[in-house]
Amino acid sequence: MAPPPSQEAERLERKRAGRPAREGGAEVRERLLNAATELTIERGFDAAGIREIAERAGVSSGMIAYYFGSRRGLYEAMFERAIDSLSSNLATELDALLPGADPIETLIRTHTTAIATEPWIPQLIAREVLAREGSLREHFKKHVGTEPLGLVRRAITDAMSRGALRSDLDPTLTLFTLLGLTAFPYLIGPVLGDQLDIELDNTFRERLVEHNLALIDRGLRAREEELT
Amino acid sequence: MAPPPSQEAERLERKRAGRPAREGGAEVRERLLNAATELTIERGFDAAGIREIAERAGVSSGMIAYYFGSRRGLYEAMFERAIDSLSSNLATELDALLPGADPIETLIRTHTTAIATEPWIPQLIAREVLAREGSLREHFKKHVGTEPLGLVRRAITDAMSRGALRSDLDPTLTLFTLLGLTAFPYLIGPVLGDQLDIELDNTFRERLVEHNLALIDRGLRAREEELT
DNA sequence: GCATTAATCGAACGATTGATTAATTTCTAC
DNA sequence: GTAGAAATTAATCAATCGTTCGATTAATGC
Repeated sequence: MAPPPSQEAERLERKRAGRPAREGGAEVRERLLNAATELTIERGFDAAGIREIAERAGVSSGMIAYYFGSRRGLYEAMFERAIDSLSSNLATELDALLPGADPIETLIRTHTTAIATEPWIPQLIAREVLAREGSLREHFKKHVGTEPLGLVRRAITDAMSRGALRSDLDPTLTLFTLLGLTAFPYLIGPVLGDQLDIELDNTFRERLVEHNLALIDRGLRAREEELT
Repeated sequence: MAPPPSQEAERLERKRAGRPAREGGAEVRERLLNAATELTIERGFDAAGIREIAERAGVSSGMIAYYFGSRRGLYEAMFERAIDSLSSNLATELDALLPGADPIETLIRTHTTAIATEPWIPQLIAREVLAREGSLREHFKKHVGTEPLGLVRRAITDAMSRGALRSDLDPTLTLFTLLGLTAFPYLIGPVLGDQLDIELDNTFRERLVEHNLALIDRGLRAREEELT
């Protein structure tokens, strides 16, 4: 029997583009993960059916079960890939901040940079972690809440005991402060950006870092002795 | 024909509880809104079908179309009720803060209180506004992003021109700061609360307010001249 | 070159979804 | 008390969902 027309068209398309007729597994797997990630950013994973995901990946819907067992399996794999990327970025940067340099400034700088590098991740986290319970939240707690955040927390208490940070503040609330100052603008930015004339580009990142450092240094209050 | 057993049971149940057999419209409407709100907090509106919502409200699924036209109509009505509640709380508190008292302190205090009063609303906003585009985001922008947030923004610029706030800071970034400091803990709290020994109760709200005021007053840095 | 395995497709299936509707019951007004 | 409006149910509809699976093709081992 002749191959069905759509399949034949795809075969020719692949030949034309110089791609092999079979990708060899890992390639299709990755394309599915990318398609799922894109659609999740655009409209949420819930709103993306396996047919749409597969179509965007350029394969048939059956591939999802083949590579991930189920739609849910693809969902978890996609999410974990994103979280692990963020987490490892944070971890390596935190490892490197130990010697010499001002820990708080480096903290603000690296944390903001890690977020700004892939600004869609906070939105993904908002959707899948902040907004609902479930296994994804558990994965987040395990891979972000313990190691990287534990390091940040220790850096805070260290800085307090070494006199670099005010020791009369609660370390946990200070951790919330640092996270909120760096992450929250990337959550609210896409919503209110238009009205406030804000674009989450590199310029914004620089301004945010400087603003946060100024805030941490001296607070928000006007001071007589500091007015120039 | 005799009424089906489930219907008969419900009728008797209502008699037992002293409720009338018919609620008279507004009551059922409200019960549906409450059920939808509960389920949205628990697992997201997407995950709740009309049958489940109706069951929790103690009515049949047809009531959703009867009172709200469609599932989507119920969704929007529920969301708008929550947003309007938060929004009007904020607006009235902001109206009352104008005379005399320190505007920033009042801002921090009232904003934190408004959130802490119904701590599930930030989660709802995270799910339905921060995490996805759509008409709900538009509603939020219109009813929270303009009026109440505009007031806050004006309060900030006023405070700057009157010398109560440092005028070298960007007003928009300062707005993000104030929002992040007060709202973010209520987003991340339910996720990392266990690990950090945090409970989002009234005690926490008090501590958060004091912490934020101290931060705004003097920053996070230790200062020689201020150590007692 | 032949047999085996891996990769891929697309149709079919059963479950579930939101919407609709006919029928029924209660309430209200006269 | 009876007619009609309002409220409510339960059954049903078409659409869509994720999963499963047999068929088919390409690659690999011998």
